[in-house]
Amino acid sequence: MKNISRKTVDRALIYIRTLDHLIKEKRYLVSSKDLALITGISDVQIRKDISNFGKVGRPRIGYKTAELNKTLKGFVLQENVVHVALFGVGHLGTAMLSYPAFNEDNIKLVAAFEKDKSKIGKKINGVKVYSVETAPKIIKRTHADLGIIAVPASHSQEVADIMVLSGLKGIVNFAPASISVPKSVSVKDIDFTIELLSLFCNNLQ
Amino acid sequence: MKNISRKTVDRALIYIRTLDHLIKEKRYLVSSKDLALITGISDVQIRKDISNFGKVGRPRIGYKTAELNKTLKGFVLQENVVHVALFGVGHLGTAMLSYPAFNEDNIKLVAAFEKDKSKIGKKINGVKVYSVETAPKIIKRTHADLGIIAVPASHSQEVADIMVLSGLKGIVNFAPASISVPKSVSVKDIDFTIELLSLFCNNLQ
DNA sequence: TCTCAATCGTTCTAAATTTCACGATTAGAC
DNA sequence: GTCTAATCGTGAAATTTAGAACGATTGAGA
Repeated sequence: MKNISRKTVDRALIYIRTLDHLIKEKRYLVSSKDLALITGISDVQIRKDISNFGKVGRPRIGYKTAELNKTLKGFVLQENVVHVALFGVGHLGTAMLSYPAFNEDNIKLVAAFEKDKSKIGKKINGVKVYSVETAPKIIKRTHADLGIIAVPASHSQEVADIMVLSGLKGIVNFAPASISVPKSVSVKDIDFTIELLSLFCNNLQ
Repeated sequence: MKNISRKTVDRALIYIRTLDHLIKEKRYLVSSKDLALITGISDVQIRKDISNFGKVGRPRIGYKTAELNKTLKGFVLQENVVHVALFGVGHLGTAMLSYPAFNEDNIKLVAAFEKDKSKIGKKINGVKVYSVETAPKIIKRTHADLGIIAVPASHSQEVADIMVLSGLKGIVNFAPASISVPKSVSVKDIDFTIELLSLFCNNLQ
């Protein structure tokens, strides 16, 4: 099997999202040019990405939406449902618990953890809120794969340590601070401030 | 002046965030190796990035935190305060309005827009909620530079069109759908589902 | 049947980015 | 004052990524 680059996988996830949408609209065929118009990714890039997963297109016709979607999902998702644990049930954490798209996709929030005792024991959108101390036990029981840090930056490292200890293999970190984790754990940082400033600095001046 | 790449600018924002933190801790000196340990970016990369902005380090010593911070900010932020308009005051939008880091940084949420009439006219965390129809007028009056899409995917294109019409030059799009905008407007997509699946696909299998 | 236009898939080229290697500089120890 | 170890800054090599060019394939229409 080919070695498929991280960027290709990331774009494949965009193609899958787009195809899901097209299929819902009863669209049966789509060309790389169509996908380029929708996604903003060049048609050449799209064809090259797709060719990593086999020859599923037909010249003059394009791709069958359902077939392409199935092929892409077969490679990148493999029917997996990703189990995710959430740390921090403040405004952002609550927004994640209420995020409607997770239900349609291959993502399941299996547990939430919080320091504030008044929130512990409650259920939000079907997800139970536990004390942070119980995280290792609960995470093993629920087979969580990934974790989300939605606590203040002042506690993000502390929470990251617990996540690593609990055996999580990937972390989405919303706290505006770098965290240190072993190489075996991968981290994706999303700092709202930096995202906005990056847009501003890179394009407006 | 040198042509500084987008990736360098993005990393510079991480250095600035880190330096802000170190300065708050009364740390006066930092080496590229120290910064590498904290941020996870290689020390060579850090030195090369910084060298874009001049020779501010001293061999054997490292960088003065305050001086380096000032230099970096001078290049990438230039004392600007970025004015941001928010579209959608649901769970995620409310989380953005309550996001504490914006106040410390160079970001000011100047207005929020919402369809739901029961929310219009209220003030959340000092930010007034307006009807979406009034966006062009309010955005011009408040001199907003960037916008945030925090509405459901079903309405994201509609909202994006209004943002473009209102003169916003950059958009952070949290809706899980691609939006089409003129080339002059830059877009940063943040799809929580894709972020999680990307972590999972790229590292766990 | 033949031609044509659209589209895929692939190879080669170019650009961007990171990593490596190493010289230059400096503070401190002796 | 000299040596040493740490650190910066930079030019070159290597890697990754995107882009361009182009042949191959296919369905439709004359």
